[in-house]
Amino acid sequence: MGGHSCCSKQKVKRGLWSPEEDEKLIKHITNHGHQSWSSVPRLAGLQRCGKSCRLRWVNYLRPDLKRGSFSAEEEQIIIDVHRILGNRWAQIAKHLPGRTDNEVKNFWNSCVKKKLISNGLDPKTHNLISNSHNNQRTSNINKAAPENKKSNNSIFNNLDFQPENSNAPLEIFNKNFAKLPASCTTTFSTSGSHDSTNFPNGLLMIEDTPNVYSSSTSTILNPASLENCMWDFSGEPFEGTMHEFQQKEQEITCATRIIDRVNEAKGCPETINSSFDQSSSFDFGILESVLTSDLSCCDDQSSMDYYDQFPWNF
DNA sequence: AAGGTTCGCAACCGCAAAAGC
DNA sequence: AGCTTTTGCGGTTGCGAACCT
Repeated sequence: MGGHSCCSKQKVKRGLWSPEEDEKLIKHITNHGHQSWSSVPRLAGLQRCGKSCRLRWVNYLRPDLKRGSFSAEEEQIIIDVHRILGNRWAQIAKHLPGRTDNEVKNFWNSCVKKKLISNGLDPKTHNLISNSHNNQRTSNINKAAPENKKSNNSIFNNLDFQPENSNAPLEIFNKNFAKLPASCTTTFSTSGSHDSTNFPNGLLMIEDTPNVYSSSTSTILNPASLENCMWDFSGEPFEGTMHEFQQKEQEITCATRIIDRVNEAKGCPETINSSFDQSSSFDFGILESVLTSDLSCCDDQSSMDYYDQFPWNF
């Protein structure tokens, strides 16, 4: 028992790889590639199963891997993306060039998780642990009376939102934020390219670069249709439908009134400033990292209509 | 110094999706 | 269309190193 299901007939070596085995694998793959992992062990002269070879290559031998400890920037990206995606390590790793899903997962389990816990945050939801009852309340709201949502299905109309972790007056947020499903992420660029004095600390400026992070993050989600809409995530189909997202009841995130902000930012940044200046105690950085999306579809009235068609399920 | 405990990481396992036939 | 094989993923385990008592 305990053998690999993929190679039960062969006698295969297990456990740590020796330098000789590594060398054989590297040599074989650099010379011939890996058309089929199941045939790699035989062709490379290794007493391993294909799965083991693949894992060794992907997680350790690939030349484009970045070894060494994670930088603070990388850590922040992991936290931010995890907040949106949960334990989708492979997806998270795509935001970190040179890192593998296994590496990210190990780093999370050994380091980040503990940090979050020690900061009083639930590593699953990223919410304050003491606020978990509020989350429950929010979940119940989402479950309740779905038929009411149709009559009020604009993301900008929902005012039943209380931001986590904030000392700011509630009305500020009622005025400026709407709830979005965690899956409905929208890309903002940071305020780096702008005169940041016009914006509260951490406030996002919706702009040309559709990346939250200057590096590789690219997101977004365009629902293909209202029913069973599949979402496009980082250029690849996201694994769920809108309905599934709703069922998941992941962390509810908040967003600026996207279209209003875009329009205001284009013409009149002071409007933004004045509407946020009372809320300086709110951690806008949370928003910055959570909200990601391609706003190219949001720069006119038609895109406003576009968003308003969504079956927002608040 | 020795034994026990914790930590970090590489590797394994089982499952599901995708691909091939 | 249905079965088999392959691939990819997330959870978990096992082991060596570091740390603690």
